[in-house]
Amino acid sequence: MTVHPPGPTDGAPTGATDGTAQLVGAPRARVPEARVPEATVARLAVYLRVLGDLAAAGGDTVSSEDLSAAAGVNSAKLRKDLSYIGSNGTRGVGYEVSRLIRQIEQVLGLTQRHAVALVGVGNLGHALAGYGGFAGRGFPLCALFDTDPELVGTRINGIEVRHVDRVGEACRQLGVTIGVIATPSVAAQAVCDQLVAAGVRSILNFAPAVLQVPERVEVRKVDLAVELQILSFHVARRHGGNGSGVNGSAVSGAALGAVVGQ
Amino acid sequence: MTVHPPGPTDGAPTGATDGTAQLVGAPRARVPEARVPEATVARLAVYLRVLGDLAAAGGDTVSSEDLSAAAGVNSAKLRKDLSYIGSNGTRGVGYEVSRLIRQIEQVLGLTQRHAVALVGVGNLGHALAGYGGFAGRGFPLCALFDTDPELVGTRINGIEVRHVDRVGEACRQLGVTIGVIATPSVAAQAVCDQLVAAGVRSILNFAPAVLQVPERVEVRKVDLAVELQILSFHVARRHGGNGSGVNGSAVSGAALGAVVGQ
DNA sequence: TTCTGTGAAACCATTCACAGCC
DNA sequence: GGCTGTGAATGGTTTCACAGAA
Repeated sequence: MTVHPPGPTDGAPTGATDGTAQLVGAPRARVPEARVPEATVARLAVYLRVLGDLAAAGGDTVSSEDLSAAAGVNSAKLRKDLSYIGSNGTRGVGYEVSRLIRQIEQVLGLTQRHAVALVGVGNLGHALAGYGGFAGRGFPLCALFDTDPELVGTRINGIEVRHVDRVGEACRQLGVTIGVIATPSVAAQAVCDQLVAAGVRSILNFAPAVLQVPERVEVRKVDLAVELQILSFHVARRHGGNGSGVNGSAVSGAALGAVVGQ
Repeated sequence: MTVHPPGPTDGAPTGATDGTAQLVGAPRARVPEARVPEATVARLAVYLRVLGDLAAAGGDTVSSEDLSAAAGVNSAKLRKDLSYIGSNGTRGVGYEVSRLIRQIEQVLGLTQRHAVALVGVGNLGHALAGYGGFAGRGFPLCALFDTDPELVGTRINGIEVRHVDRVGEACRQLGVTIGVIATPSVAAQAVCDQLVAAGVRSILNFAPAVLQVPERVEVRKVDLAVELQILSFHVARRHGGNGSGVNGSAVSGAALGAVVGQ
């Protein structure tokens, strides 16, 4: 999957910490740090990609109108989103592309490196491991784990696959901050517990299971079945009462243990 | 019981909105059909999986407290969600598992078959094609497409890979209602246009690109980079001002060329 | 008594519309 | 004139708290 662009850059060690705001006469970049709404955070990542494309195309400045169109939102929303991270535009002109990129990277914490560990090198996990986007976007994949003896010891993209029992030890050693779970759903909770015990505070979960975690840990879920079912809802609603397509064969009753592609 | 509320997730907003809602129909189940909020739809899919597990375990009835804990939400939210699809519980007792499953499937449109076409059989696409979850959950994958001559003509999981030029023709023929895009991002918009022209009304997009579609088409996006960046934001926020872990090495400079992992 | 169903309140997010700067 | 930044209005979602059925 993925992609490209923007590159993080960055640089300036912005003076001091981040996290909190300190205003006062500062270095060059002012970090207003207020409270960025969750919904806005998700869109900032999208703006960042679009800005990367613009920068690559040689764009210098961009208006909220153009940027929002490229990002698939309306301009008022974009302006409001950007206002949460400080006033970065020039009235009558627009936003300076490179400055905005730096600002968003700063807010998203992309000026820091985040080591990523992936557990479950099956069907999907293998595809993710082969995906170049991790490293290219500042998220170096630094460890792979599985239980399959056939896999343990092999290398994918130059990274050795270790046995899952080593998760805790390895994550601590490598300073992993983000864990990715791509195991069958039955194993997900156990793996999650190990990651949490190893100090991982953020988890991206591809297994179709609800993970129970302490509240300091942030979990995001990517669930193919859920996405398809949401689309199904809209198909049913849109085509209204008609049976547009074909048949209406019922699905199996209770679905159960779904297994991540592995 | 009790469990913590994990914190997570949330669906991606995605473009188009809707318009109306109405349905008529009257098979056996009573379909109250009011207006089911978008956020609720996403959770119904989760409840459905949990209910499947319960049914498999022989559960007969379940309380909102237990079901909500297993689904990772609080009980008031669960009850409100279920109230949107009709009153299906018994006060003082709980919900009848099998009845609730039927009811949710009904609302999500899962009593109808949805043929799925997948475009882009690269790294990720291949993994998705090999994933059994499609068919097992009522979404038979019925067509695969790619441009690579090495792939066209081969079979994956018994399904022939066709050339992408045939998308329109094949989708119409097979009655495809859901299209999945797993191509490099540069190709995504063109593929999307072809799917839309073929009458596909719902698209699941794994390519990191913003698709422009007519508003009758529903698009949902799954973007690994965006997910990681959101997690990055939380890592930065949580660990606050501290430099907790390690380094803060900046990432590479401006990147460009986009290439999906394929 | 237990547990659902639901108004009402609180909260968050989006959109509007315009003041203010270029 | 063009375009950003933002209060105010609107709309959607979550939480509260309790009436009422079993």
